[in-house]
Amino acid sequence: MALRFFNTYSRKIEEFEPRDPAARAISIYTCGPTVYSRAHIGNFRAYIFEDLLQRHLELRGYKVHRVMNITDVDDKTIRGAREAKVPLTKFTEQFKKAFFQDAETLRIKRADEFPAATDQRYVDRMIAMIAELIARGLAYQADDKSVYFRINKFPNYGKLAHFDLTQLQSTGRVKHDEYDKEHIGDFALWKAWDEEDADVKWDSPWGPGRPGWHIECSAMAMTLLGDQIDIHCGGVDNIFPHHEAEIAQSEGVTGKKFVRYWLHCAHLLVDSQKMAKSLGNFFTVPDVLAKGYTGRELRYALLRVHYRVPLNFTWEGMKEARESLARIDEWLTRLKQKSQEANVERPASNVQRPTQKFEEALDDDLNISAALGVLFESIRETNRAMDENKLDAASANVWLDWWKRINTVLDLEPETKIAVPEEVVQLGEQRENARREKNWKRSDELRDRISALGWDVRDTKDGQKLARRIAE
RNA sequence: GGCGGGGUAGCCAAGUGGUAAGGUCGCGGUCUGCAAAACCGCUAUUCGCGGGUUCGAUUCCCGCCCCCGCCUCCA
Repeated sequence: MALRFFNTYSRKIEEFEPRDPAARAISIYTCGPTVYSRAHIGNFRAYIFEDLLQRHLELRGYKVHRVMNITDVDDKTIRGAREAKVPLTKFTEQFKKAFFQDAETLRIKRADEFPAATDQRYVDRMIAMIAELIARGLAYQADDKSVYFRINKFPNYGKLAHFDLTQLQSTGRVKHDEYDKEHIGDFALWKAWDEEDADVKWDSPWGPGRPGWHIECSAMAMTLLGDQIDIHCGGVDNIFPHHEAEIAQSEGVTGKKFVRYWLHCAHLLVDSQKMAKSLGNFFTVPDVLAKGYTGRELRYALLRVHYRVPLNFTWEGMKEARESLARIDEWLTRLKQKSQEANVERPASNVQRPTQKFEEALDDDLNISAALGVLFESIRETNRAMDENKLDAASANVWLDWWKRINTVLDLEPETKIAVPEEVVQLGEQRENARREKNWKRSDELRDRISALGWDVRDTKDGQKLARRIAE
């Protein structure tokens, strides 16, 4: 079966056909963070979904060119800078840094480019686009000096979100004056400067001001990826108005279809409610690390549920992620040991060889749950074979190669082993001696002492094994 | 009100017109001095509710209920 994705635009699963199938090159634009505070793990769920998308496409032999924007100017960043009494760039810098740090913790592959909205290169492009939209009658400057997109002149407006514009209802979330606009749904392309903006302003043919949120994505996407891009992603809350507006602006300028496939990630929930800064029910990556979990464990927890299904974040879920990973780790350790054994007495293994089922599951709209099911079935099967001594070194290597392949998508390889401290090593040696003498009392005492140092002892038929215990 | 997503075991979660993957937890067993890990076995006659189509529906159709999201600057 071919690669297929659920396209928000059509609301259907569609077979994936890039613009340029021969070149195997794919352009992806992903909406990045607004750097007014530290991104929360709900934000990162979307980025992990995009990471999975990119990695799977690459596994399938596509060459991905991905852009992720950084929104470093908007109402919130300006307000934050003003309240912190620092220049805007200084204010946003800390959150950009934190974002990259957290992304690295979660093993999210870096995009090829991270354009910033304040880059003059893109501001110029935005201004050029707005001018073009005005020339085409798709935009106008209102009495408040801001420039708005005229949605009534763009018949497809509302098509992505499947909204009937005549039915648009205000939820009261927008408190700004709207009487300057021709239509309540017209959105700002250029926001005229006002006192609260202080020194945050750019010159434009319409006077000083700053870009509207939506236009920056259109400008950056088109500058870096061209007029037409293959895939555009974001959270479901970006569908309207943000992505709807992007379509209007971009297609309004070029007259060409802007995006072939729109993919949107469902929300991360807390207590069955959307995780959001405004609700105060959010956790950041450092919050989760402070609870003793690793980035890898959080990555797994956020990755394991299909991207279109809302995912409820719980500490129980984190625990489950930890246990599941421990199972993978144990399996890898065993396989590696087995692969190093001299390949002698074992006849050809009759254990099943790895299949293509893992990547086939991902071909189906990134069905990660099914893919992980394949992984765990394989684990059970090979474990059983090893127990029964039916897996030879060569087969173990075949399975390790398979893991290496699927791990280019999962990126869940255990952290590199931490050296066992000398104190623990010595206690371990003493314990082995005690065990040889069948002095179980002393052996158990030593195990307790090792445990107190944060290490677990495991007696296998190949002798004692030490493993660092994960913090509870 | 409009438009979406979802409701499958204690919890998380795949899936299909032919009789329920996987993870986690719990219980029993093998192994072990004991434990841990690993492995084996058990744990949904049932897939929100009510109808319909069908030889057969959790899967298709109709109606209803519940949860979540979007409806102008939130991933």
